[in-house]
Order: sequence, then structure tokens, then C-alpha cells
Amino acid sequence: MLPHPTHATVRNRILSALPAEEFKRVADKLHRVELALGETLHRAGEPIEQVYFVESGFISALTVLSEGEPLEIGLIGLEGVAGVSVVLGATNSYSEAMCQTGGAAYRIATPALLEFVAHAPHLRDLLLRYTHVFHVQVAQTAACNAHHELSQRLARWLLAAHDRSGVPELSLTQDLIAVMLGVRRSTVSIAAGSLQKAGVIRYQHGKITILDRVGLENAACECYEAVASEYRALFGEHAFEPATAAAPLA
Amino acid sequence: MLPHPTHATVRNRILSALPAEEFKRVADKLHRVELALGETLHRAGEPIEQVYFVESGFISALTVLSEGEPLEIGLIGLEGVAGVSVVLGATNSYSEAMCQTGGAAYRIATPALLEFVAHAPHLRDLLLRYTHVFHVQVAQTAACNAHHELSQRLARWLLAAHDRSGVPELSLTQDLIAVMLGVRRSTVSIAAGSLQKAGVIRYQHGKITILDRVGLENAACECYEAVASEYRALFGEHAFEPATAAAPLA
DNA sequence: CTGTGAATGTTCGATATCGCACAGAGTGTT
DNA sequence: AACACTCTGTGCGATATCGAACATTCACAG
Repeated sequence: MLPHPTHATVRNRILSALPAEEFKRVADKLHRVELALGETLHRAGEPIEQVYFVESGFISALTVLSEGEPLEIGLIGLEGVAGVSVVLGATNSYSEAMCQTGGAAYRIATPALLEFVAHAPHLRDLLLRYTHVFHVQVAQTAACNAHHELSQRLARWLLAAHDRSGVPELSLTQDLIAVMLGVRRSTVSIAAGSLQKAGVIRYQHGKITILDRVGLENAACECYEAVASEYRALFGEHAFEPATAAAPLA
Repeated sequence: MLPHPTHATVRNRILSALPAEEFKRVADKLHRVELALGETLHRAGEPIEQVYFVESGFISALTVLSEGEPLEIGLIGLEGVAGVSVVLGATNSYSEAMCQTGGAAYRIATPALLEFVAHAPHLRDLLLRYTHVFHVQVAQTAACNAHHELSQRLARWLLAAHDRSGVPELSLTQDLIAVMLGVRRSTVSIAAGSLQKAGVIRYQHGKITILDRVGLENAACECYEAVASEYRALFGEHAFEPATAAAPLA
């Protein structure tokens, strides 16, 4: 894999949406990095040195509460960027950004990105629009956490993960999902068991396969669709679809 | 009250932080409006025609879930702006903005604001920074809703309302607070009763008085301080203090 | 094939909140 | 002073999830 992206092969939705001229300018400063499972890109409270345009896999944004466990507030995949808050003037990360899956990204040093943002209007607009839809995702999560049952939230989360990873088979343990959703693993076990009985997912030891995407959408709360539609409103109809959405799922 | 703000008397933190030259340019386009209790500034899904720089009282940003009740995701007071997402490129509001208290604001038509943002770098930077801290507030709320007990969340909310309104006596029923926090009124009644027994607040028929600010901070979860410190990091040490903070509370 | 560790299933008492109902207390109006 | 209405207190069965423990099943290494 080349260290710099090309406009033809880049998967990240923001980079691929750039006009050729801006893409060419920014591509030189982007360096491909492989993301290991469990790798932390940004730590809460610490400076954001690099910004990551996700190419594959997905990143969890986690709020760390002092008493104990982190809790996921948003997912970032190939539709987005980890560390985008530097564009708003933040220097340190308020959240933890962790790769849950293994994957890849193009990364750029924060000062270089800010330099481009000041002189590349399309990139700036795309990053601001992405900031907005990420904000909507977080806001919906706040309401969802307060009001929806775990079974619905689990279905929503699996849909979001599917969208962002682009593959129907996810390497995820129930233990990990429990931390993301802020509940006990045993509660996830029960909810996941129901989904499996209903035939919409299948899982065996850390591998979850989505068998029935529509069934999963029906099992999820409205929050999935609310976020997806905001993406579509700002990025167009196909912005949120995984690259391999057309491929058969099973 | 004059229809346009003056730099000497404006209370809104973003407007008052503008350099004189930019303030003068934007002041002409700002029109003072009184906000009635329960008035809706923006409706979910509808265009943001006007942006409001809050002068007094506070605005709730609410996510409306289809099944029923709205749920508050953030509070906006004189430190901020309602409708700031237009700066990120959004045209429609994803949330409901409602005035919970009665108050006042300076409002500006969205196209006029966007015109200024393009040519007033300080205003743009301030609005982007405010967008960031509001985002942090929403993110913290997402975690808080999932993990913290109502008694802590209630204390946090009262602190935030106090900061944003600038007065220790708030006209708020438990019924209203219950909707904001997404719980039953009877649950609020129990939590508020504990706080009153402990002597940190007092309330009678829709009036809540904060008697012991420090006691309330101790009763609140870390989420209050986490958001406040992010404000301080981006707006300076005093950005988040109510104008009347030095005045005795009781 | 077999053992080992990880992942998952299951149970159970405890708890916070729900959802609802009704009583009591305060405020403003006539 | 009496009334009406709003706001608040309280009780109670139902429920989702907690928190913890233990049993079981699967995948992989040797």
C-alpha cells in the first residue's frame, strides 16, 4: 500500500469528496497508518497531535468517567475523521479515541491540517459538516442512553458498526460491546441471544455476522435512522452506505 | 432597552469578547427580543432562520424522540448561542430549542450571520469554539445519562442552570425538570427532597433557590466540572461564571 | 486429540426507576 | 374567605438492569 492516498483509491468519504486540486495538495501530507485492535489514537485531556481520516475499521469515541469505565459516545468510520475538534479550536481531546477493530487510516499532523483548512475551502466545509453530523450522533446517543432499552441500542450499535466498517462480519466480543454501551456483559448476552434467535445476527466467539440487515433495522430504535438521515442531508444520499453494501451479506 | 446591543452593556459572552471593530459591524444586525417562558426558538427538522445570542434566561436544546417526550441534551445561556450549527453548514435544526425561563436575546438572521462569519475572523473563531464546548456538554450528557443516578444529575443540572441564568432563584417546576432529565416527576420529587433536607436548595411551588452552591457541587457528578473546565480551557477562567456570582446567594 | 483460556449462557438477590394513582399543600383569583 | 388550580409528597407493584458468581461452550495451540 502506498504511503499517500490517491484520489481513485481512497475510501474515506471526506477525502474522496474533495475536488482534485485540493486533494492533490493535501495528499502529500497524509500518511497511511495501520490501526491495531485496541490502539488508542487520542487520550482524554491530551493534545491532538495527529488527525486520522479513517479508511477501514472504526474508531470509538469514549468519554471516560472518573469512577470507572469508559462509555462510547460516538463511532467514527470511513465517513469521518478522528480528532476533528482541532478545526473548532480545541487543542486537547475531550474524549478517548480507540480503534475497536483493527483497520487503517491516513493521518496528518494537526498544524498541517489547520494550515490546509485555512486555505482549502472545500476541505474546511467538509470537516465542519462532518463535525455537525458527529455532533448529531452524540446528541442522539444522549437521548438514546436515557430512554431506550438495551436490545434496541444493541441493534442500533451493530447497524452503525456495519455502516462504518463496510463488512457484515465484525470481530467483536460481547464483553467489548458491553463496555461501549455501558452495561453488563450478561445483559448484552441476553439481548444478543434474542437477536440471534430471531435470525438477524449470528455470532461465535468474538465474530458477529449480520444475517438480516432489515430485521436489524426493525429491532433498532429510531436513533439509527435519525443519525443516518442527518448524514444524508449534509453529505448526500449515498454518504453513509458501506462500500460493500451491495455485496450479499451471507 | 435599545434594539441593538452596545459593547459596554451586552451580557452575552461571545458578543462581549469581540474586538470593538467587529462588534460595531455586527451590532447593527442584532435585534433584541424578549423570550417568553416556553417559547420555541427552533423546531426539530425545520430551518434555522434566526440565530440567538442569549442575554438572560436559558435555552434548552432538546432531542425529540418519536415515541414521546423530548429530552434535554444541552443548556444554552449567556455564554452561548442557540442555532450555532448553521456555522457548520447545517440549514435545519436537529434539535428543539426552547426557552425554559423567560429571558432575552439578540437575534440575527442566519444569512447575515453567515456573511459576518466569512469576514469576521474573531466572531468565527468564537462561534467555533463555542460549538466545541457545547459538543463537549452534549457528550458528557450522553455518558451521564447512562451512568449517573438522578440525584447527581439533578444537582448537575441545577448548577448548570444557575451558571447560565445568573440568578440563584430559578422559576422551575419539578414537572419541567423531570421532562428535561427524562425521568418521572415523582423521581425528581424524591431527589429534590433530599437536596432540600440537606439544606443545599429550597423550593416552593415552582421556585427553586440555591442556598449552598458548594454543597450542590458536592452532590453533583463529575460531569458538571468536566464541562465547566472545558469552557474555561477555551474561553478563559471566568467565562463560565454567572454575572452575579459574587453576590450572596441567600 | 486434548487441554487451556477466552467467550458466552444463566441464575439470583438487590436496586433504581417506571407508571400510575391519589392525597396534601401552596398560590392566586374572585 | 373560599375556591380552583397548580405543584409537590407518597405509596406500590412492575420492570430493566446491576453486580456477582458459576457453568458451559468454543477456538486454538501443542
